[in-house]
Amino acid sequence: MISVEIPDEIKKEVRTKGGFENIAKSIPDDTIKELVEILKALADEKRLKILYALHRQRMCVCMLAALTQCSYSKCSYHLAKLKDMNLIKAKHTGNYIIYSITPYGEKFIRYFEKLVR
Amino acid sequence: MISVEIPDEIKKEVRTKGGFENIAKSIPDDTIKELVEILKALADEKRLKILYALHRQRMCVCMLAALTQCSYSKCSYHLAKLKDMNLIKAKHTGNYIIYSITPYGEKFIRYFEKLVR
DNA sequence: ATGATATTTCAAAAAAATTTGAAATAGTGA
DNA sequence: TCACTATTTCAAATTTTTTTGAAATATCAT
Repeated sequence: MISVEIPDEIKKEVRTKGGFENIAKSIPDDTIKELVEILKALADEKRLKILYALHRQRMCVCMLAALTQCSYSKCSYHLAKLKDMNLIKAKHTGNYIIYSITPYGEKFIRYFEKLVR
Repeated sequence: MISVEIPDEIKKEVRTKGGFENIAKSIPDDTIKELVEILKALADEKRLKILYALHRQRMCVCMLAALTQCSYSKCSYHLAKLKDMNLIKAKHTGNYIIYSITPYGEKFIRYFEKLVR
């Protein structure tokens, strides 16, 4: 039982919702952990740029490195993060590895369209 | 003009889209910068927990500190980040500062509902 | 096999974000 | 005014994330 000083104004509202404990219990901790993971993968300029690029066209690493002004190794680092979260996928073709966006990745692009004016 | 070695398979696809330069130009850099800012504010367990809590009920800092197991000063730090991005707002009431979620903050909660099964 | 190209991996260095705790601020009530 | 409570601010310490560059892999062409 958590007990904190609460202003009266709010005490009432909290009571109508079954009390503080009840509100606390209703917060979806597992969902939050899951969301944080995916949001962290997305919350980076290079990575979003890669995601947007792959939304337009599948590409090999050399293209993405050129596009983002990254070294190969830096690019790999970011690609791995996106891939780990299933936002993009890789396919070996001869000497190249061709990356493309996943349906899950596309889903985020669609959300983003709705967020920005 | 960026020139990179591109596998043939992809060279064709790129041509039908007006060339690599053209694809590069189509990437919305400003949108990406904006998105990264807001995603960074959201990509944290404590901050998401605060956002979810305020989605259920407006609260003063002492409640949020209890809920998130944060010291006041840590809590303030995270509240400031959310407030800076207009996800939550504050209202002084006597000794207390009562935080509540903004419509913009609610918008994200709604998106999140659609993301997790 | 050998050499060349494309890419990843790894460990160390650098940069960015978070945490800590003490001090500052601001409102309340006596 | 004084003491008290709620909260924020600040600088230093810690932790996490990103960057760097060298070395490792893997495929291809010879």
